[in-house]
Formats: sequence, C-alpha cells, structure tokens
Amino acid sequence: MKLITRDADYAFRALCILAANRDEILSVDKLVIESKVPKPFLRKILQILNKNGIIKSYKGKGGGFSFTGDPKKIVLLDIIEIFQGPIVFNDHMFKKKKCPKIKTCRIKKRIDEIERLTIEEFKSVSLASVLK
Amino acid sequence: MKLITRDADYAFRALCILAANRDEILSVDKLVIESKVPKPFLRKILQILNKNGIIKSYKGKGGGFSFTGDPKKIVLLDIIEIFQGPIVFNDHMFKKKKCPKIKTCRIKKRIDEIERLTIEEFKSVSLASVLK
DNA sequence: ACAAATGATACTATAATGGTATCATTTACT
DNA sequence: AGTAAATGATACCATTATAGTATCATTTGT
Repeated sequence: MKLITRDADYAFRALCILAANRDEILSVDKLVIESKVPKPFLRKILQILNKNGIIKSYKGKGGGFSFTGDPKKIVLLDIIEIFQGPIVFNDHMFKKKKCPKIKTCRIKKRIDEIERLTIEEFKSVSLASVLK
Repeated sequence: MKLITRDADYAFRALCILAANRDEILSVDKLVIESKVPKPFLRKILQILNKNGIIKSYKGKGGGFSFTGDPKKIVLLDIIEIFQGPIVFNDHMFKKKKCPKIKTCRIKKRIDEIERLTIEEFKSVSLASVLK
C-alpha cells in the first residue's frame, strides 16, 4: 500500500529544485536532468503546479518554470492534495453509502484521530524544511 | 485518496463483532446482519482472516467463525497489512527502479519518519481498545 | 439423506495509476 | 519575417487495484 503517488512525489522533488533556484527560470529539460523524471510526465506535473498557482510558467524560447513564493509556505500536504485530493484514512462506507453509525463509531473516531495527526505532520514538511 | 481499503475496514469491523462475542461461533449470516457488509464479500474476507490465523472457522451445519484470541494482541495494523500489504508512504521510485539517492534524500527521510509515527498509531488500535 | 455452513476459485466492472503522444500556441533571436 | 525552443491543452493507453459477485465442492449436525 502506498500513500504518496508518483506524481505528487515527483512534483515535490521538482519543486525542491525550483525552490533551491528561486526566481530562476528552469526549462523542463534542465529539471529532467536533475530529477530523472520522464519528460512528458514531468511536463504534465509542472503544468498542474502552474495551474494551481504553486509555480509560474514562461512560454516561448528561453521559457520554463520558476518558483517565486516563500519556501516556508508551501508544504507537502498542499502538493499531495493537488494530485491526490484530500487525505482520507477511512471513508467508512458500505457499498455506495455512508455507514449510518458514522457519528458514534469508535473505530472511525480513533482512525480520524490518527488521520489528523498525520496530516499535521505533512503540514510541517515545507520546502524550506527539506532544503536547508 | 484513501488509506484503508474497504476489505481491511470491513475485516476490522467484523473482527470487533467476533471479539465482542469471544469464543462464540457466529455464522456469516449473523455477521452480515450486524455489519451490513455484503455477504459474498464478507465471506471472502473472513476466509482470509481464517487463513491468517486471526480467527477460527467451523465447517458444516451450525458452523461459522469465532475469535478466540486476546483482543489486546490484534491491532489495526495487522489487519491492514493482511489485506493491503505493508504500509509505504513513499516508495521513492523512478519508473521501475529505486532512486539512487535513496540513502541520503532528505525528503524521503522526513516522510519515513512520518510513516513510522503513523504505523505506531495503527499498532495502538487493538480490538480491546475500541471495544470497551 | 439433507440442509446448512464454509473452502476454493474464478469472474467482472470500474477507477486509479503511471505514463506517452500530438498538435497548438507563444516567444526570443537572427 | 522566419525559425527554433519552449509551454498549453488534450487525448490516449497499458497495467493494476478495488470492490465486489457467482459457483461448485466439501464438511458436518440432525
């Protein structure tokens, strides 16, 4: 069982490279060399980061992507949620509908506690924290 | 994104019912009524729990399944691992092979810490802890 | 003998994952 | 103006996982 999917993982790694060269424009080709991620896949990922306002893109010759934000403010949780949606440890469904005991279920409550704890941890992993 | 899959979730809930009626033999039909899980799916799940030594099964008329172990010793992590394999937050792969920087990568290290923390939490969720 | 139960196994539909490929558009540079 | 280098937008695809269902064989209590 894997929690973090490939695209979110690649995205965060590419982001780290961009953040380490803050405000510089790096082409996908350069990022491919540094990150080893397959180029068409990395392109798609960077486009998504751009659409979500995490990085900026520059079209045309000499173009590429750059990170201009605050490395302390972008955290792993943000990236996971962009590519994988919200983290849900236990959806508590039966077939297509929610379990009616969802409010009182002790199992659900306990798992939700663990979920909150893990989410807080993912919030603590900022770009800044893994760079220095 | 979901961490705990349906089968592991159903399994743990069914186990709770069995543990609450320890040493009693309950048929799948009874467990279906209590748990609301679709019968053929629940059967498959119980067979897997049986094969993994978590519960015992009794064939023939009047048969069923029973939990005879120590509710303190069976934890959510055991069940997740049976149905979903080991928990891996970040596999750190590139295409089909491991990232060569796997030993030194700061991102990987940080995520592994969070993984260990979460696994410890799942170890703390025993049948006994959610029953009382 | 029969009914009630599990054992074993095969099957299926849908969605997610991990990509690839292609054409359109933009821009810098000569 | 023309061209090369870059991203934008989309469509496509193979494989695997998920969430089940269905069926027949076997065992066992009465």
